[in-house]
Amino acid sequence: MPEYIQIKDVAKYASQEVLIKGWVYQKRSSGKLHFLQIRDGSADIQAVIFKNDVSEEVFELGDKIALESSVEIVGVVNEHKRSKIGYEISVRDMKLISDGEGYPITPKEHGVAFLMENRHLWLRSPRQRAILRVRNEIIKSIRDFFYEKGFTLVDAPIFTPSACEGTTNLFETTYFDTKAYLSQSGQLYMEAAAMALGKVYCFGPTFRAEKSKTRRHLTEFWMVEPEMAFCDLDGDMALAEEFVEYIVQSVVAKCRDELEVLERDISKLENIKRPFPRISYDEAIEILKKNGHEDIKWGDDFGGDEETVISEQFDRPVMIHHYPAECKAFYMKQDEQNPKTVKCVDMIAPEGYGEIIGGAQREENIDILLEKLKANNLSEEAFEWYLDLRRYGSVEHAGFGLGIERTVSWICGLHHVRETIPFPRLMDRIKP
RNA sequence: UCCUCAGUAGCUCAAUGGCGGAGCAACCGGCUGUUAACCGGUAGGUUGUUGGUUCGAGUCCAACCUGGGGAGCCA
Repeated sequence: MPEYIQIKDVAKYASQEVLIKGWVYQKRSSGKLHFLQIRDGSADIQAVIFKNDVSEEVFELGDKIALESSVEIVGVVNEHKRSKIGYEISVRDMKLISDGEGYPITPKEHGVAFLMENRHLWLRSPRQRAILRVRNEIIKSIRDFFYEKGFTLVDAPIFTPSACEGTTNLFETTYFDTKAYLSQSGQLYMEAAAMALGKVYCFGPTFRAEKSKTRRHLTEFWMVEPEMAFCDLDGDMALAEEFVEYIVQSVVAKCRDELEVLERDISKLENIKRPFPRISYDEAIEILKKNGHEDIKWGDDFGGDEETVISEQFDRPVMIHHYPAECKAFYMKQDEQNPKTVKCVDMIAPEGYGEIIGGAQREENIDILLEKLKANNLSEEAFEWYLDLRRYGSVEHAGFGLGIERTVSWICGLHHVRETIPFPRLMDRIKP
């Protein structure tokens, strides 16, 4: 039996006989020869079956085989100029492992609803595989970045006793004889961890029971949340832009083939270099007034339309800082110069992809924090442990959260975040 | 939750209120270099559900179900 190899390694076996195992994802026939496109997960290659090279049974199998059947192929690796991988395989023997008869997804067009019903199979298509590979690279670059910067990964809990921010709707679940909620953010726990380890981050799933039906929303999504002790808003913004530059440039360097499959304009990604523009909320309001949003007034939060108008003024992500306090969460630090604003920052991705980062310097003054809790109708009791962080050695600290799916969506140039996660959870969809 | 659009063959879509069709997939046949291959043939239907208007409803009306797009909220 020849050596079992992965398709990505065929170049090392030119002119040799090898064994490959994979799935038939496309087939064409021309009388006395069949062309089977084979996928093994590592790469794709064309297998060619000449009638005279194989037994009658194998040639018959090549003719009848259904798409997405799994097979073992023994053949010789030959150069082939028209092939993307540079080689094709001349089949000597082929064995059916399992029949793919009736596979519902064809190489023709399908609607979104049908593909979502068949998400477990849709993952096999080239486009979906490319997206998952980019997502993988993004996640790897995130972990590398924080590791190199001396951050410690600290996992936040998923069951929580109450809302972190007190604003969004949470998924409620039964926790023995009491209620618990699925976490909407690990941030408060990271603030505790930062007082122990200095620079920390968490990376896990988050849950929001908002009835949002837009291309930017999932009910279950992944978020990475760094938190730094002895850090102010400027330090926070500096980290955020270095972080996003690092992620984008890692993908550009490592995922060229995938970006090509996705027909992404790579030059737009190559351009994502520091420094990113920083504008205040006040400046953002001025931009909006000059660009068709004359009605906007100080104190209004920005919706998708507004974000797009602002992002269109720049060719890289833009950071908007110092929002009105009333738009933002209770824990954000009040600005000393203008107490109506807080030391926060949102990073808006270019090309209309919306907010990918929300962050802030945190309020470390316990008296102001107590007032904010009261103003937001949040119970002091539930936040006792959080207040302890201000009672014992409180320091300036800041952090942010980056949404993985929106980042994948932007970098891949997708229309909807549902394709950025293997099994999306949406308001009206929890299957498959 | 609200606004909006849609639901017809396995898939993508046609069909003026008057005999439900096409392309792809499937199946049968042809082709020694195909790249969404091509050529010929066969089969495939409770038109989302319930009710209503009408001589007659895929088509008009109502409610419901399912899904798409968007808003608010957010990452």
